[in-house]
Amino acid sequence: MTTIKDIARVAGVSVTTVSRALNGYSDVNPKTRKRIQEVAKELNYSPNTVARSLVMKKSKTIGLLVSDMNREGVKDNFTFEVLCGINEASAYSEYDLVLFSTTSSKQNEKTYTQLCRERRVDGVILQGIKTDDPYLQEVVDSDIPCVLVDIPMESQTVGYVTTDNIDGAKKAVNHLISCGHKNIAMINGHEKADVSIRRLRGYREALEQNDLTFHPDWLVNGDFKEDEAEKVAKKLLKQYPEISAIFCASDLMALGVLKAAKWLGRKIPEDLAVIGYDDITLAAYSTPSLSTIRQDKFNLGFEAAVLLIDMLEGKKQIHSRIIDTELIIREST
Amino acid sequence: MTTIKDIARVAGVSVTTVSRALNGYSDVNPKTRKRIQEVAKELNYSPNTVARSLVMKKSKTIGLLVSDMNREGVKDNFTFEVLCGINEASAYSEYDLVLFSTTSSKQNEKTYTQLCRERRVDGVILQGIKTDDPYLQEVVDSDIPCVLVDIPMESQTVGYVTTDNIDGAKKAVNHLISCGHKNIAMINGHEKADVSIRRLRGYREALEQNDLTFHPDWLVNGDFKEDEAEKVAKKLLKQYPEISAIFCASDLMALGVLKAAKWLGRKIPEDLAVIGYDDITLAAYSTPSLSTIRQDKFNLGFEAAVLLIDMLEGKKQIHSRIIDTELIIREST
DNA sequence: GTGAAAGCGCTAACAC
DNA sequence: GTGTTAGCGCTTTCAC
Repeated sequence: MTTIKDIARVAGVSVTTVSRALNGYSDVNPKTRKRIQEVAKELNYSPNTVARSLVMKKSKTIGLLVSDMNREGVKDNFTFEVLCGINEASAYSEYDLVLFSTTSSKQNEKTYTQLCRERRVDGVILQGIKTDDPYLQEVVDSDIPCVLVDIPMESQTVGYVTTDNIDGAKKAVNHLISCGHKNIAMINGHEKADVSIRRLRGYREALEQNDLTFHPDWLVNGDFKEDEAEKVAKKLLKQYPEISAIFCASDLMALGVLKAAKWLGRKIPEDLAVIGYDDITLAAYSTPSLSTIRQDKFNLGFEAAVLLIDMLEGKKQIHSRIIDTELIIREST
Repeated sequence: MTTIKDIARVAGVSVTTVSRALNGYSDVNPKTRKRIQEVAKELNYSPNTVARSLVMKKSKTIGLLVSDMNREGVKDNFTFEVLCGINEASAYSEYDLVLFSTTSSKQNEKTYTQLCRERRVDGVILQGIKTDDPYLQEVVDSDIPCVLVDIPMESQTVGYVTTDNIDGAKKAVNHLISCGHKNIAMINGHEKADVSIRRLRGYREALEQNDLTFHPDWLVNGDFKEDEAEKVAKKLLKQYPEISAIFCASDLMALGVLKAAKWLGRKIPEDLAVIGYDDITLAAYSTPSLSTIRQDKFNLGFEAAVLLIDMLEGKKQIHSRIIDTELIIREST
């Protein structure tokens, strides 16, 4: 493997000059530069980024800490779309991505900081992490630049990108109300998700603004899972048959509700209106197709990467970004 | 940031001893080792893998060259599942993954080899690459250990993992035949995909073995796209109304065929039977749900990573792995 | 405009 | 069992 030393020898200059020539410094004779470039090409030279990282103390890599990369997380293409967005943004930069394999199991008991420091990543993007995840605290405490997806938390080195979950939930509930519904239940994810907390707030605010009372009994958690949502929906609808519409904090759960409704013989949307959240691919393909609040997941990832890179290059002081949601009306409402 | 030098100073030994102690060499006094470990912990030491990589000429990273990580590739969770499998396998190893951001556009005109050499990855996994992709030739020519997903190509440094596409296609067609169909068309992907070539072969062999004649006109390409498949299916079915069943080389295309059938007023499966390939998430959720040939995509990725790691550690001489497929019968047949 | 020399943090002969 | 020394490939003062 060719090194700048080889090039220096062949071109009859010093390694210093080679380095400067190849890195586009101005204080090098155009002729010398040209010759060096030719030799480099001739010798099929590739710079060694490892060596460069060592001396520069910058690796030009972004660490990705992504949960739900297991066999189960696959149904929901949320994570993947975010990943694609991150990938796209970093493709236009000079940063590469390193995917930390974080199986919570295993002796993989390395802390977040250890992971990052060992690999010398310049910054990190965290996605799909729960608010009580021990990693999260570490992020805030560490001095490694970091962007969180869907957890609004900010500091000198921490930024975030998310959608307006309160507003999104409101849109969903207002839509149900505008369809004439008054008895609107909600199936939420779990308390450890920031988005759940906010979507609940949006739900309550929408009810309030329309002079509808909030029934604590009509609020249940489905843990963001289809099966679980189906189960709790059955129970809920049997106990409170007066419920005419359900707002779900995720499409996957809404799919579960659809199943529950079918099982109970309630027609959609006549006997029961259902609206989800996310607009995952499945939402458009289910029968009936699912009304939902669309999040631009790709953009979520894209902006997260842009934000982080800007932080790394010291460009901006704004460390957060809120992305719009969109109401998508389909057959289920 | 603490280095072994710091540890050496505090512990009153040389850096060599620190290195050996921390790396678990046997020729070091247990007491010395203990003290060094304590100091390391106390100083909150993390090894610098960059420095280690430089001297060892091994980075303990695997490069991922994945196409379809763009906004469009999202519907199809194939890529993501493969990725999850790779991630899982590498989580149990000491390798991390670096995702090469390969937008074919942009000045990103770095060759495959350059990408790999610059980042000093130990090996690479390629997924979603076409047979005429210039990268592919480079792989074979380069000496970087590499595992291909779904391209059977083997050499000293190149291995692959795939499913038995001929057999899978046969299963699909035989299933249609066992349902009583005789006029079976095929919508294939494109000629640049090895899987297409093989699935076509399976289709033809199954016909042959059942004394059915192969009609070249009943074979069209849908480019693995839903829209395209819908378009060509409409045309095909109008021109040859005698066709009673269609075998599609991917579920996404089968979904397109479903739409075409609906548009033409042909009931499924009574008027037209459709079978896909892959078993993507959507297949189970569409109406009617889609019969298909399931590929264990997660396992495809998992085995690819295992294979590569084994190659890197010089463990095996077998460089390929064929994974079984499974016929999934649903409502569309 | 160019080169000599030092050093990034680590491993690995080779001595002792 | 431990230390000395050299060196991985690169960037960067600081001279000239």
